[in-house]
Amino acid sequence: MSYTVGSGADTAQAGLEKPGEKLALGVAARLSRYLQVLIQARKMGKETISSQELADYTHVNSTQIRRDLSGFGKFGKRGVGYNVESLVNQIRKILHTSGQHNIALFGAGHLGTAIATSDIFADHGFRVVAVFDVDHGKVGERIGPLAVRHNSELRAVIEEEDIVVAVLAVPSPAAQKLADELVEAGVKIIFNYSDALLQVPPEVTVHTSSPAVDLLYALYFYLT
Amino acid sequence: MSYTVGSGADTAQAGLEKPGEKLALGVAARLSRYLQVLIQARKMGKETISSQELADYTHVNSTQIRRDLSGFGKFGKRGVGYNVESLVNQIRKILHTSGQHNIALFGAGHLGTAIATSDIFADHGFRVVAVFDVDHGKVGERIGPLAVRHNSELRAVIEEEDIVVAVLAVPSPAAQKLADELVEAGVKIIFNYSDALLQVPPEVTVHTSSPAVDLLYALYFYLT
DNA sequence: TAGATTGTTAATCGATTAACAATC
DNA sequence: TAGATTGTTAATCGATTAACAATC
Repeated sequence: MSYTVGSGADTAQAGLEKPGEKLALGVAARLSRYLQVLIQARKMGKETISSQELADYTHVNSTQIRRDLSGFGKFGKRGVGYNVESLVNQIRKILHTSGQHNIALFGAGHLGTAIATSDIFADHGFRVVAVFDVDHGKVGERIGPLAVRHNSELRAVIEEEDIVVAVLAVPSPAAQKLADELVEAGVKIIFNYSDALLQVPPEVTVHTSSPAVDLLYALYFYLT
Repeated sequence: MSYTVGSGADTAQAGLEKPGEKLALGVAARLSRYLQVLIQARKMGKETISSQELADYTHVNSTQIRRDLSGFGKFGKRGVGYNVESLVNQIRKILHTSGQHNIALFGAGHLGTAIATSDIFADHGFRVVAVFDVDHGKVGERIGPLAVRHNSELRAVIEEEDIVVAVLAVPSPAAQKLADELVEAGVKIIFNYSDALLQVPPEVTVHTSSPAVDLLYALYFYLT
């Protein structure tokens, strides 16, 4: 498994990442977490933020944060901190996620409804453009601005809307069959809220949400 | 910040972790992830599993997995793999999470209902023993086997049921005030499903769920 | 100026990986 | 036995941290 893939272009300025080169897994993960805090801080009207404040919220060491950021440019002001708005934009540029991304949501139950009506995805540039369910009784119901569609339409919608990301809020027993259909339709990233272990080809990424695992982990450090 | 805290007892056998010593953050996180896969594999009737299979599902290198496990004992059989059932028990022992843990859920909306009725927490030994809401209209409604209670009762219930973990499925603007009350009542771990940045004293751990961050991260590796 | 916080260095520690003997 | 997979070593790489000069 190779985590960093060189571009061959070895002309980067000292201290800057080589353009066209993939970030290390860890760096990309941390930048995403900084972004989450920054976006929320912006919502709360904060204009600047220090590496120490970011550290308090992300549990990443403040030196590590400054180091991660300084690899891409001098974004901060000594004695002041980082401008929230501009850091959001910088990180989005680094992560190539400045644009809007269309996502499809599967399952119009309680979880699906909660996801579709929250702004947790919207705040990060993800727009839920379609909600699907297999239950004909639910098809046609409105969830926010969207009407629930039947799974049989998934293929057409995914092609039409150029959807790369699917979010699965379906019961575990239904997840694998749905995942197969999604892979077939060209989806590349599956965000799985069920606890099913999904089998997909190597070019497709599955991320399984596992709140209980996170809790176990937090609990361990409380118990010891 | 100190991640490993020595116990002073330096009498461990070679190759085994010192008992009473905290695991490194990374090890604890990975063990939790192995556990998630193992529990799901057990559900599917799998009796043994190889480090390679675990690697496929967790995206952790198979050597790393064998190494993590062999630090605590020889759990595997060469040529065969690991017994799923016994590995579940071993990891639970290592993580000190063999018992049942009571958790309180706040917010009886779509998300709260989804959480309360799923078995994602139950499978890992967490039992939702109370659901709270501030809406008097919802108080008394049944969600699964539980009746929704009003937030004003939280203090009494938390003490009575010995609750250390609270799960927040409430709107962001309400989260901080609720967190303050929970801290006051003695809760030590807050699992936050809102996107609010919660301020808590150092002895309390906040884990904020952030699916969009995970998606951003996955998307980065798709885009590059 | 005085205080605060960045950007950067250097040193250490843990994670990652390939390789392979041991052994089921 | 033959095949598979663990347990373990050794080598490398990235993460983490303290410390501090630079500078806003």
